[in-house]
Amino acid sequence: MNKPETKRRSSGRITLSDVAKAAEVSPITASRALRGERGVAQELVQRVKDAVQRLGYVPDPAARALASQRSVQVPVLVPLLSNALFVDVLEAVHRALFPHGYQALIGVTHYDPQEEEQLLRTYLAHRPAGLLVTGFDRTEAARQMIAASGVPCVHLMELTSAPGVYCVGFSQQDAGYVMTAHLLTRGRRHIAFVAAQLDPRTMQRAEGYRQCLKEAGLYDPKLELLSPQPSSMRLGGELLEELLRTRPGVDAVFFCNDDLAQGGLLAAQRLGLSVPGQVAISGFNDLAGSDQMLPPLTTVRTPRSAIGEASAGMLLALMRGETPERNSVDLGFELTVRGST
Amino acid sequence: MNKPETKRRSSGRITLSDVAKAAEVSPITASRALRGERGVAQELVQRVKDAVQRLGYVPDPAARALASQRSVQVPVLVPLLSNALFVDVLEAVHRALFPHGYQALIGVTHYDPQEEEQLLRTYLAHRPAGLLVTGFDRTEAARQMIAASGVPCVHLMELTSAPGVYCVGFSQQDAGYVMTAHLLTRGRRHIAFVAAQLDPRTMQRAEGYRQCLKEAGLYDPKLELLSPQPSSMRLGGELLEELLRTRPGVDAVFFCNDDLAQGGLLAAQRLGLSVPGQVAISGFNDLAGSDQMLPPLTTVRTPRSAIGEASAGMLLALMRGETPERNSVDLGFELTVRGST
DNA sequence: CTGAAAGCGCTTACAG
DNA sequence: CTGAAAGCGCTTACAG
Repeated sequence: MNKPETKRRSSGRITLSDVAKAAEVSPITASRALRGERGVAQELVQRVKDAVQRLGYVPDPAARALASQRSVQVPVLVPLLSNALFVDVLEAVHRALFPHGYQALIGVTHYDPQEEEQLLRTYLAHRPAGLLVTGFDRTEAARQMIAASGVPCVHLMELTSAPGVYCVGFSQQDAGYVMTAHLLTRGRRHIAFVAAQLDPRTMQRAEGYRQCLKEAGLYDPKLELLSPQPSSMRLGGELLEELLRTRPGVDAVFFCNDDLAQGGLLAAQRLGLSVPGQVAISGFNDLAGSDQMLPPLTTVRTPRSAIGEASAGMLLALMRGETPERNSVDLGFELTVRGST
Repeated sequence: MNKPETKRRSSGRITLSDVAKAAEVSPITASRALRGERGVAQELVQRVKDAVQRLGYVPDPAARALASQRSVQVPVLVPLLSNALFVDVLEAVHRALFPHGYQALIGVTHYDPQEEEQLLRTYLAHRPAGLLVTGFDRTEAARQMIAASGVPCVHLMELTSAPGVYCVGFSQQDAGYVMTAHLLTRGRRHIAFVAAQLDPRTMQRAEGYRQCLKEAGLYDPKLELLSPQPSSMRLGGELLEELLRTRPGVDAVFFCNDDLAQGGLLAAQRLGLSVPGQVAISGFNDLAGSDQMLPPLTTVRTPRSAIGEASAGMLLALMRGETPERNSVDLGFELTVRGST
């Protein structure tokens, strides 16, 4: 009969050897043919591919990872999934990586460096092919683990002047500056900055805000309302109320993101405040719904899908062993003026 | 010197053998001690654990997967990440699985059965420890692949009466019924159902809506406005306008989800329509911001975090080889009445 | 309760 | 351009 001899631990899986046998080549040649390694005769490649088709062979990623000391996994570490910003980045990363056989592994840090370090420890044990992390703010241990691992790594959302560090993003500080300057051109003189979460990128936007107002001689630290709480529409409303109560005279509010700003806009409406008549309101990121608000929200459109795509492209190059021309890619941003300012 | 003999392909990694040597036991015993397999002397377990600490040993998941024919990966297939609903489910799943050493692998199907089948093919090749999928609507090939793999699988968001099929969710149809009944108690008689995407769960809600209105003798198919487009606030506004233009006399709108309903609410405001005076508006899922709307949105609160947690718990049991008492867990839902109805 | 041997399914490094 | 041997780092199955 055709029954194979009883093996001790057979998984019943079709292996590379089966393919090799069917194609009448050695397993090594089959392996090379499959991985598209050059230097295999065209004819043999075809025979192997036919056999793969015929047998329905699927390579075993575990065996591959063990033998090659490299998996197809690419952990992507983001602070939060509840921010649509990062969801967009992830979608784009996944779309760019998947066709190349890489798997994006999503890790959520909740803006906690300790949690990020823990995730990194776990993921690095899996010998990832590459790594995508958000920003530069992490524990020293995490930094060293990444460096020691030798795993190619691209940083998301920010820029750097450090050589040999790869990143794709835009200048958060410039964006903060530009939005503030816009509010100035609208004739506003008492511009508040309202922020939550207070993560590094939010604080960079704050820096841009300060710089712009200082240049205009209008900076007043009392007009900053910073809350470490997580961002939400509800909080945006609460902060707006607090701001108006404690800082009368404010004629514009720059919210550090659209969640907050949408909540602020709705609260203004609830309070019977005219926007932008009495107070101008702006946000950041151009999230879903910002264009639907009443009035529509002025914001900064950030290139999150493009960041996901470009960072994946850069990582793909690094994983191939290439050196990208530019190590810090600036994808810019776009001031989007609508009715609220 | 202490230099180890030159090995041919050493990765420099600390292995289980190193740990075993340091603990003066055999690698097999070390392996068993680490996995908490019972039947290892307490003292040896302690020696092994000490050695692990001392050497900073981290097991190699690839080697483990290859030898045991089972990885620690748990693919979670959801339709979309841009719906906060699924993000909440994922967060909860991840939180429940990670401490047990399992890795949630996020797969996005974009409501496309072909795409889901493709993802399944890839993920199943990785010998996942378990599998979480959304609903029951998939290709026959996908269904068979799951069954043939023998990988424990739990279905999210819906319920079943089929034995041996595991799921955690709630009755989408009942929820649609309850919301419609609520609108009836508010005295509405021309209740429209407005939906987008038209995925299976949305259509189940539609069924509940129909059933309720038929029982009341008020069902009118013309009051259903169904769009296959993806859901968004913008679309909600557009659909509301179309509805009011083409179906005058409507006095309530049941949007199949909160995205749409929020957009509808803002559009109503833009059009100068009083809510709920002229038209009542309700949504589904109680997403962020629904309680901030003007007026606040009546909706159905769905237990998405609980679904994530419970499904992970059920999967954990299945992966341990246990049989959960109940194969279909109903986590219910909660009608949340606010100002818009 | 513990262990020596074999094997999981690939790829690397060496030869020719 | 092709291949036989060895090895990646674990666990399984068999013994005792």
